[in-house]
Amino acid sequence: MPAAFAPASAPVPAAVPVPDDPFASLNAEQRAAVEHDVGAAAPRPLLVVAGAGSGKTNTLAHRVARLILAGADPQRLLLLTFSRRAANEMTQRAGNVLHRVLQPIVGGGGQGITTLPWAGTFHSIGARLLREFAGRIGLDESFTIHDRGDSEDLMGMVRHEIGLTGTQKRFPLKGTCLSIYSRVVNSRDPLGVVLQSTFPWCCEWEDELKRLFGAYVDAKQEQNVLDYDDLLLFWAEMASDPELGPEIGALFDHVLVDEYQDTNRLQAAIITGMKPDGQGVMVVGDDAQSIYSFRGATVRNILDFPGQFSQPAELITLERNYRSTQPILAASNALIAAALERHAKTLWTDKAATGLPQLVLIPDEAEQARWVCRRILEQREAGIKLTQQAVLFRAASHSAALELELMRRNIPFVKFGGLKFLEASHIKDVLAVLRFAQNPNGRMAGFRVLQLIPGIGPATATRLLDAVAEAPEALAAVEAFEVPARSRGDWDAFVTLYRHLRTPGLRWPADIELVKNWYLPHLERLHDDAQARAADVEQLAQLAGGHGSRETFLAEITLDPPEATSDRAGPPLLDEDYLILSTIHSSKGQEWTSVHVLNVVDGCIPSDMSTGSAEDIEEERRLLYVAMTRAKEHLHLVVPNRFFIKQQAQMGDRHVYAARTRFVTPAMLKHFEECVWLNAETAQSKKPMPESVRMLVRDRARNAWK
DNA sequence: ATGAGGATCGAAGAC
DNA sequence: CGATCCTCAT
Repeated sequence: MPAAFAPASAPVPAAVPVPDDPFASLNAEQRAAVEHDVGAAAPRPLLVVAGAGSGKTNTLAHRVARLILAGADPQRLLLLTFSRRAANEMTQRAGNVLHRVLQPIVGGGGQGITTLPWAGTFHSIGARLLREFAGRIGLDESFTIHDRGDSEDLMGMVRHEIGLTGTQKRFPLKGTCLSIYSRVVNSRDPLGVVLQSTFPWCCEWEDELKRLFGAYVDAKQEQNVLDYDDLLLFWAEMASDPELGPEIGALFDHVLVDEYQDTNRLQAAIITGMKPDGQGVMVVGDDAQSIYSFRGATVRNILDFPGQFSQPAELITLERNYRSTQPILAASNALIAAALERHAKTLWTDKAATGLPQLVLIPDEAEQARWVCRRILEQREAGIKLTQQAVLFRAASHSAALELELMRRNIPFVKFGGLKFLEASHIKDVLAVLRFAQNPNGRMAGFRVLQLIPGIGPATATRLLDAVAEAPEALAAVEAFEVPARSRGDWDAFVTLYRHLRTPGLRWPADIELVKNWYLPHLERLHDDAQARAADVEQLAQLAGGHGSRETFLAEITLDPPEATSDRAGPPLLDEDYLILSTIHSSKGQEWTSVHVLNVVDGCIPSDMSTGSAEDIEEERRLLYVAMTRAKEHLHLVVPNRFFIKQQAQMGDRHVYAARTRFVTPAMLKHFEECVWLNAETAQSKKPMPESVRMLVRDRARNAWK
């Protein structure tokens, strides 16, 4: 069957009828990437530098399809993407391409969509591999995975246990400790270097931190839990092992990595460990869109990729943009041209030019919210659906004023980024019960669950967990445990639940119903807003049905949590039209007809928290670039002149006069249409403005852009 | 075991 | 400024 498909570089033989050749839509560079060493016994490593909107996902999907057509085994394709959403999209698109190609030949098609069992995020694939190889590396396969919150709590507990809480000068908080630890693991830099470069105010604690991290690692191992970083770390360790490494590498004929610019050194080590010669490795990314250095991602990965392997990698650059109009691209290109180091490329398009992107000067944030709402409604009147419009911002909190205004005007919206499902305490409670049943040695889960029972506090919980750790079977230890008299009734109810959960048998997702019924009374007792929270618990129970077992449910809910809780302004009805609000980080890979970017001022972009080093500033520039390149037709950068600063003690004043972001230099202004907006009332009135106001407008217009 | 009061650190982005 | 963590009183 694969023989029917001549490489696209050669003309398709006339004898083979391909009515709808899906590869025909590719441009020359995309095609080169798709066809690169297809069918070769030893495909060379390939780096595709794909500019924003250049059809990156599409190209990857076509390559996957092409490889399968050429006889590659889908079970032996490793496809690593940045987010779960990207993974799903990739699988689906590749499936579509395959379907379209196969249909004319197989006739009628209809056979099951080819599944790609090894498509997912680094973390989720890591979890799967570790589960499979657990026995080989001395890991109990019933391990549970700590999310960020659990990890912080464990760090906090260990921090306390080894006596770092009573220090004269206060020791860094548990969250900070975990960030430092995580950074060390992901960047593979020594602790001293990380402290010096990223946490300079913690330098004095280097020795104590070292001790803390050692104890933290011990605690995780004793409890049979892994944190996010372990999923990568253990995988990297396996990959670099002389015996296991080749074995794991041999599981896959092709390794394809999306968003490579956002991988860190640990992830790069995984790739080179599995495929030291780079055979079958293809990575796709855009160094200009690297925005995750806070997670240890380094743009060096993509810049250095060509020389990583025992053979040089081929480099293909995709510069043709299919998303934005030329004026939007011109502005974006000008912005990124000032970046210090990059794979040079200039995006182009043959899309018809429309107006220039707008740079809108606004008096203050309140006015910004009003103006944005107005523009959005105008655009909707003009036929652009709300779902085709997005408002992007640097930090989740920046949209607060806008959210109020949207609610006041009854404009439906969905916000991405910000508060997370897993951070809600009632969700944590329910998951903790399941985790404690899955892995009784996981003390954080047990600790949380036990304290839900009235009359049981930290001391009693600790005694029980110690007993569980000593006992050969957790259930027996729980049943035999003596609790204070006042806890008796609640305790018995818990023991009954725990007995059910620890009894072997396939009862998923029925288990979660038991947990729910046990938990709801506690929820009532503990929270005033029990109703909204109960709805979240219900949603969790619904999600459970989509998973095959308690184990996979727990792993996947931790690695791929739902976006929002229902007590927030959650997703409106699905068929409704709604506006998209998103952090710039969460907007990655998305596109909209119209994009508004809020607070394009120094202090927000770049954030005044990241003005430390040149690298930080460069990343902020790329962040703005990512935001701008999301727009297909209309782009508005909004610059509030007066910017209210919360949380600023020493400055007596409540606001600062912010300057337009330094990234939009005077020389770049020619790429924008500059607008000045005083306030909604004056602008709406038909009367001519008094001379004094007009002067003010002109002065502002002149001065603000200097 | 629980809750109130007080000192201090840190502040965004997210698998 | 506010979340967090510690201490101390109930």
